Amino acid sequence: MPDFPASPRLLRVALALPLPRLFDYLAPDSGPEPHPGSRVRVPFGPRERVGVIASLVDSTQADAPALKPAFAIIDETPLFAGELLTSLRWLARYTHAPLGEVFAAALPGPLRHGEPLPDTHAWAWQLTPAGHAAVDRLRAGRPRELASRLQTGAVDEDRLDAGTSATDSPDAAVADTTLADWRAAARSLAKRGLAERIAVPASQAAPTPQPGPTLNPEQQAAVDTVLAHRHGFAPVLLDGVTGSGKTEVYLHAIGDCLARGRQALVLVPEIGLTPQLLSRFRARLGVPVHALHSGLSDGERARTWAACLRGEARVVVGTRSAVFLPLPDAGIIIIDEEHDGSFKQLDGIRYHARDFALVRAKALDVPIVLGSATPSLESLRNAQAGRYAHLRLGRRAGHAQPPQVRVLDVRKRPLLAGLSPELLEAVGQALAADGQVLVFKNRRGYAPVLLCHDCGWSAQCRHCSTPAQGTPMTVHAGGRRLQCHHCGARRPTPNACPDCGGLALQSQGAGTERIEEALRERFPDVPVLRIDRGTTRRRDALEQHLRDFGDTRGILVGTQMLAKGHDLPNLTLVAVVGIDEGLFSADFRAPEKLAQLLIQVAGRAGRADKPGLVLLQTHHPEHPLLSTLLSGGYGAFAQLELEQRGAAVFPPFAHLAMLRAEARQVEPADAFLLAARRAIEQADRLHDDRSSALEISGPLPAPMPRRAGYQRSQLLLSGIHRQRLHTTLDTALPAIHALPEARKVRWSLDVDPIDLY
DNA sequence: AGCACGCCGACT
DNA sequence: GTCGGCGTGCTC
Repeated sequence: MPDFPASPRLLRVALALPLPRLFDYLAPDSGPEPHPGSRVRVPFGPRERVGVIASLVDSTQADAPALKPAFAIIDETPLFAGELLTSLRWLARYTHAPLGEVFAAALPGPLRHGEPLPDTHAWAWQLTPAGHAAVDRLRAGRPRELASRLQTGAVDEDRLDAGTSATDSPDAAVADTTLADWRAAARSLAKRGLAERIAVPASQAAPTPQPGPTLNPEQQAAVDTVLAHRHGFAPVLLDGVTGSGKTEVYLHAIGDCLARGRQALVLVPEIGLTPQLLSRFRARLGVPVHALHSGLSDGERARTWAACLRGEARVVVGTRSAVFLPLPDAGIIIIDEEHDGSFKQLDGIRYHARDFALVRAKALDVPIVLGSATPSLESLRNAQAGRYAHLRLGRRAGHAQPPQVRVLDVRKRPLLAGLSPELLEAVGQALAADGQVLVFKNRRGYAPVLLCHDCGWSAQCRHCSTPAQGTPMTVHAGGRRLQCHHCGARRPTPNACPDCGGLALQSQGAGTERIEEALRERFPDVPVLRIDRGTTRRRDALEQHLRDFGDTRGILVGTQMLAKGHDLPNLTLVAVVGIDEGLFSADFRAPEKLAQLLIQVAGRAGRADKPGLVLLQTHHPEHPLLSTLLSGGYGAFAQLELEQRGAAVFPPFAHLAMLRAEARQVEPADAFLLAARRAIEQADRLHDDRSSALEISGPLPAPMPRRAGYQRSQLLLSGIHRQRLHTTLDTALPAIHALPEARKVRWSLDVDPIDLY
């Protein structure tokens, strides 16, 4: 080999910009060694930015002539390495998002902005000498109880959180009552100079798990299956009815993972990460349990990230974004309520945390448990196709009787804020018996469809509907026009019902505010509490509201948020309104979401000694979704719905991508999507196989504007083969980026969209 | 995404 | 005569 001088190494840097390319820099000549996955500070135009090294290349591979030198490599060892780096690269390709934006989404704010990896020492409390002297003189109360706990030495905060310690009695009930709200007690002691907070090395103590209830045979079988597959990638669908004890299965699997010295990641929906859940995990597992959710400060998120990277965090329970945590010693991943829509990010990088978790579990070669009482059709299909193990928990662990479910025919009934006389009558009866009532309004946010109050007729597209499956038309132009979201057909809104001639065509039910108002008028002497996004923004506000509400008679009015959450033991009646929007939505996922919701809210009614009643108010009492759900349960419904999805070639039997555009006027949005459509068609024609060509529909208006004054349009791509969808997009996207029409709109691509409207 | 440059209206 | 509107173009 001739002895050429080594060509300088160049850094190919991913920056958090909406640009589908990387930027090359000369490596700095001092500081840490550059590695892929390390952060780097670089000059960018007139300013400085923090990027992540995507790769190191030889100068001969760089095309730009004048490269700037990077300012500095930030990390001594890379933040993204091994499996996480590989998985994030996969995610960027899969979502067709710039790698730099994916890296940015995976990092907590401080790390994204170049802050050093924070210290991850734990905190403990100990008595000061003055404190030791004063313990016996303290007044009885929380501070004194805490002080006596500290007499034998410093105690880690996470031990205090768990309510137990190595020296503690295993009686969790005692620990719970004595150490509730220890932080306030600690502050009180600190103020008087009796106790102090000290930094201690991250706890490496062996787990001190507490025993749980004995598993029933179904739970034991589920645990055995997970443990049998613990040495490699194994997806397990844990299909268990509400109250069947899925969490016990998780706890056993995690316990085993901890005993092997591995890390466990638990993903829960936004609404599922409650203090109760955390304290149960902490008490049972006997190790610190890290929580990651949107309520934490940037600093706390960065510390948890660092603790995971260093392998110090053994168990993390987190919402969607926790799927990005580094797991150098991963042992298991668990997705609780895997069907939940909050796992899908709706803006920025539009990833699905459940799906990305599956990719990570595969790359990490660890088992992954998907738990739900109402599994997504995607996961059920995977289980039926043999790709997932399918475990069922059918037995309720508790003793609550299943509620009685009745369908209320609301056709032609005079309505008060959408509530029928029969429904109001039942509310009155439940209140008279000192019970609590939940009036549940199926979520708003469906595209409005037209419905006849007299006979239940709904507007269907004449071109797209078949006898087996109708395609609803949605209401546009302030109610004056109907439009099909499949073929784009339009027609004026009829004045009278084409079926019965009635004049009671309506496009939407009443909102929760109207319902609340009507119930207050009708039942002036009982409390009426409305819970929705408007009244209950913060996570813990829900719990607080429900505590204030207590268990005396009263009415709760709400949406989605009330489907889960705090136990309401005195809830004897659940009345669901607005389900027709779900039965006749133009969104093909609406029936699935509705069925999941009905199962969930129904599970809230009744208790051991007071069986609950669930009323479903509808214009279609004979609808197959309702009858199948009532007679055969969710499993039967899901089977039927999967057949429908197959017949209509919808997911999971097809793969979708949605191109959305938004502008002040419709014209530029449509012009962009039309140009994009031509680019996509052209790219798709490069494939030889005509039979698996993409189906494209649109541009069509999105019925629900997200921002006032903005018009949204969309283009839906559908393909039988996922790979075809991706290669066509790979070819078309550079052209779409370069379209002159693109500069006049805000546009985005969503692979595997959940909400089509 | 930022942040420049750049060419046309209402103000001290 | 300037301050500033946001169109369009670039960032290794």
